[in-house]
Amino acid sequence: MDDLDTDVNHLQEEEEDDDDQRVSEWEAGLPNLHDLTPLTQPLIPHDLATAFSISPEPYRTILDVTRASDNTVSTLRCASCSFPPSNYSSNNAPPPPQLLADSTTIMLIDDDAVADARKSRRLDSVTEEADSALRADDSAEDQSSARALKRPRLVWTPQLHMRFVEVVSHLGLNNAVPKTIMQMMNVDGLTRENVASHLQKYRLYLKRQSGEGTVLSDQLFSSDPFPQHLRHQPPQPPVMPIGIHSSNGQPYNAFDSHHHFSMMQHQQQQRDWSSANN
DNA sequence: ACAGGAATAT
DNA sequence: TATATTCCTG
Repeated sequence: MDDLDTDVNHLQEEEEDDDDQRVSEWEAGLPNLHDLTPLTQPLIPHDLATAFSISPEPYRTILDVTRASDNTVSTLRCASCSFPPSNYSSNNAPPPPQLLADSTTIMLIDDDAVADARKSRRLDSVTEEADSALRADDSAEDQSSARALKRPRLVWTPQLHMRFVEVVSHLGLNNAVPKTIMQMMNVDGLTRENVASHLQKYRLYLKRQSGEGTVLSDQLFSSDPFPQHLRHQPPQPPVMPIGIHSSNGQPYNAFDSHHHFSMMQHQQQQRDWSSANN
């Protein structure tokens, strides 16, 4: 009997090891963040889809992905547990019709989370359009008191910043003003103020760069009046990776660091271009 | 009134 | 520090 027991245990351990290894391999084989773009860029622009009566259903938000991922992980982790995935165990949750205030929402920093448990507005990492249905989340139990609910602080994720840089470079610094940038970025929930604030910092960064002798791309100063008709169409394919080559043969410019990066590098990158003071 | 941008606040 | 808000200007 003991023999059998140990045999079984042994076998299980082996299986677990094998699983762990396979998981590791699987994880290692996962694409990097910057290799994955489809989610943030709808294959069919919303307007077009609407015009052709294509169901907007296929749109998925980063939220959906995150939740699905969490569920998967939870399910796997709790394979032997009796608990359902944590997402649904919080309260006697009514089956979320479409979208619920999801604590797993990423890319958000809710300043008031501590003081106030209100889940209010949601901003996802990058483009998320055609989600009028999805964004019906907020008022779940919107505190009647505060009619003016605060938006959570926007976090300029690498993706968002990339989009920002793309648009700015496309417009040229002369035409790159908050409103236009905001429109061309076409990121749901992104406000002019968000962009203005970011732009201010970005300009400081550019100033510092030029002060340090870095030659900036000519494209930055080109004055392409922005096309009004593109207003509802984000610069679909990343509009132009500027700065890989500069006109005077400079091997790099200030934007090189933004062409691609992983999450791991994010903080470093942030430090690189953010601290424009001193 | 509106938008941009620097200054300032959180 | 990063982002938001205020304040002034055109």
